[in-house]
Amino acid sequence: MPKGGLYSLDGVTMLDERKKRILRAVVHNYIATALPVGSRSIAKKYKLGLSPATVRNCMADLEELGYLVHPHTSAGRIPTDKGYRFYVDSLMEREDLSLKDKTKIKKEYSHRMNRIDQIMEETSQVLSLFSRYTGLILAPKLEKSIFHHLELVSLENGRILSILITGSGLVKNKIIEVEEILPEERLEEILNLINDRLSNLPLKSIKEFISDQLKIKTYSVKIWKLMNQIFTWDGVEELYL
DNA sequence: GCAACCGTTCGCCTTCCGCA
DNA sequence: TGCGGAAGGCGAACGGTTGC
Repeated sequence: MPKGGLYSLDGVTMLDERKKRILRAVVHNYIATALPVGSRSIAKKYKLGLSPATVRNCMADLEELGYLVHPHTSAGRIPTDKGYRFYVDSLMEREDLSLKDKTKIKKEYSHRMNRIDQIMEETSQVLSLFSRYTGLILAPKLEKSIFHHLELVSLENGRILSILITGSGLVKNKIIEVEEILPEERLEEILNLINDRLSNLPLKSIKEFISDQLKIKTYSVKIWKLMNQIFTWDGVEELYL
């Protein structure tokens, strides 16, 4: 056995079987109780065939590796994000869905869903239904998406409705206040330019692209401001319950 | 509200045991 | 015989409970 029961593969520390068993027990117990997990309770409850002292030593190693942390000196350990990730990727026992459950899921998705937010909401409900816990789905950050298409609709009082569609089908609507009402043909011109030139670019880089490629050309500062507004978001991630 | 007590858990040190 | 892992003992730290 390697020293300390640790293996290193391409810079990623691998855990030996004993540490995996202890980490699994800690995560399992913490999920069940939401309280820091002590070595004594692990040794007693999970019948690992180890003394609390040995469990302590392994837990100390797991803490050093960043899988566990303890809130204060005398408290038990709780899993870190890294610990949870390892548990989900490598330790969690997966169960195959029954034919009945598979049929149920297919039924849930059988009705037509055109929008990605509908799919997100539906997935959250299915997750909640099968896990019997609250289902949470976190949509990908908009800035990481690819720009696909933009529509602009003139509204009253100098406002414009922008409808942005990403490569994954996510639709973002936004109402923009403009200082000066733009004629329809001007709006059309801007729209064509954006869809022709910026399609398939990452949204994150579009602002820089607008700044670099368009600002220096013949378009006015007003147009630049409009484009800047269209491609500026609050950065808040969408959470579906 | 505060002090005393108890239970739990920790780290550190030492001892024991198996193996090469 | 030396080394490494497992286990036990001890004191310290902390949270919870109880009594004043």
